[in-house]
Amino acid sequence: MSRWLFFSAPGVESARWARAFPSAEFGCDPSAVNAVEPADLCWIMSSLPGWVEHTERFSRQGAFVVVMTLVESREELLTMLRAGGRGYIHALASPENLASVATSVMHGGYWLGSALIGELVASVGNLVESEGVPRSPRQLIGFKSLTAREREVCALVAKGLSNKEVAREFSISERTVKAHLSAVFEKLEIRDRLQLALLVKSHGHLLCDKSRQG
Amino acid sequence: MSRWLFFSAPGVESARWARAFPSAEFGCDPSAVNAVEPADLCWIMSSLPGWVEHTERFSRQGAFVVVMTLVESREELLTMLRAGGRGYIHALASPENLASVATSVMHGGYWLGSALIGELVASVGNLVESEGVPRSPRQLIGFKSLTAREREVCALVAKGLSNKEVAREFSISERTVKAHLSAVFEKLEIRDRLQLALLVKSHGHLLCDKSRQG
DNA sequence: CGTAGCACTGTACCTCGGTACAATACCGCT
DNA sequence: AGCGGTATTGTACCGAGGTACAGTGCTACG
Repeated sequence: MSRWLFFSAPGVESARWARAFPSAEFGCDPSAVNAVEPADLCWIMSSLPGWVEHTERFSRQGAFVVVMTLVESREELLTMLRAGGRGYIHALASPENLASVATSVMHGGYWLGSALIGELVASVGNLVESEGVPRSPRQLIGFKSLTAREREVCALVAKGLSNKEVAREFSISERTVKAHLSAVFEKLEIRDRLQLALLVKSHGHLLCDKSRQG
Repeated sequence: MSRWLFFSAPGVESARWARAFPSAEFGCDPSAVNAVEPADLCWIMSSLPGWVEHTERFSRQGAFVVVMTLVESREELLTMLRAGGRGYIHALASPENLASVATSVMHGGYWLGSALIGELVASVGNLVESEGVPRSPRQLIGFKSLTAREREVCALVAKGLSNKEVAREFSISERTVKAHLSAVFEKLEIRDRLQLALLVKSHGHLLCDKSRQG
């Protein structure tokens, strides 16, 4: 049976959790725990210092991490997800809710409760619509044909940098940046940097594909 | 006790589900079900015609909808979420997994299993980083000060349309589009349409705020 | 009725983005 | 050595994006 480890500031809610989950363990300092076992379930308050690092560490070791918060925010949710967390829930949630979070997470799911998912979907939903970017199969294939340098340039352009700024970043001439971009536009069948940014935002993961890098 | 309703093409997996959940009801045509009760749990195969509409309808009536698919895709996941679905899972998932999905969903959570959430987070994660767009509090306040027309222009620009295209869309001159955009840039403290698009993609929900429209 | 805010338009001007044409240099492969 | 792909840079050109300055018309508000 996997362990349940709760981490929160001294006194915060831990008594309530202890009553609901007597077999769980409790602590106020994740740093004190050197290693967790795969399939362990860690509950970490986002008010603890270094919670992101601990979330990353525990996740890397194979444990499931659920982040508990007192104030839900979109930024925190995303940070949590990128650190490898699998669940995000309000610290005052009922034990019943915590139990279902645990069930989902330990079956490989994600628990992103509350209205936050709505905002998340709203943002991402926009991406799906982008009329300016038809996202033909050709474009997705084109992504794979980008060279390493072209991908680097794309990444910066998609962050809103100008040609001059990209040039400075890579210590190359603005002309070279333009050359890379022209190649990218042709491969992806788009017309300008704005459409590129939209495409990268909706298919950014393709930029990380190392299939042709080098 | 709320009902469980399974909808799939005749024969598809329903026998297996019936063994695992004897008290559930089964059908192959969601249209045949006029109304569901709040807190009912509907399982719909995405291979059924009109599954999006039925998902919307059932969600509107207060039921929880889980979409089951034979081929998981990012687009389908987003469509499902925007239709009000709360869970997305492979149709061949084990009864144990289905049970945990049900638990999460009926406690108000979302179940977005599989690696798809990874892609989703990768896309959205980019948004958080956008260095070109510092997203100061001033900018977020600025969003609220946008007029109705300015918001409309923003929405199209954020889709990748050129000034000329926006002008044609609204039957106004290109000059007027530029005027609106200049006002937007100043209010949001950004410098060009690309940064605007990034800002809208990351805070698109602010465009829908009607607080100052009119 | 005056004023303020918004939508809308025009001309002029400058910068930035993107393309065309052209060239050099490095690397790996045959 | 020759070839193909990539990275790099240059000059020139043109259109799109954005700003400055200036103006009209509408509506809501005191």
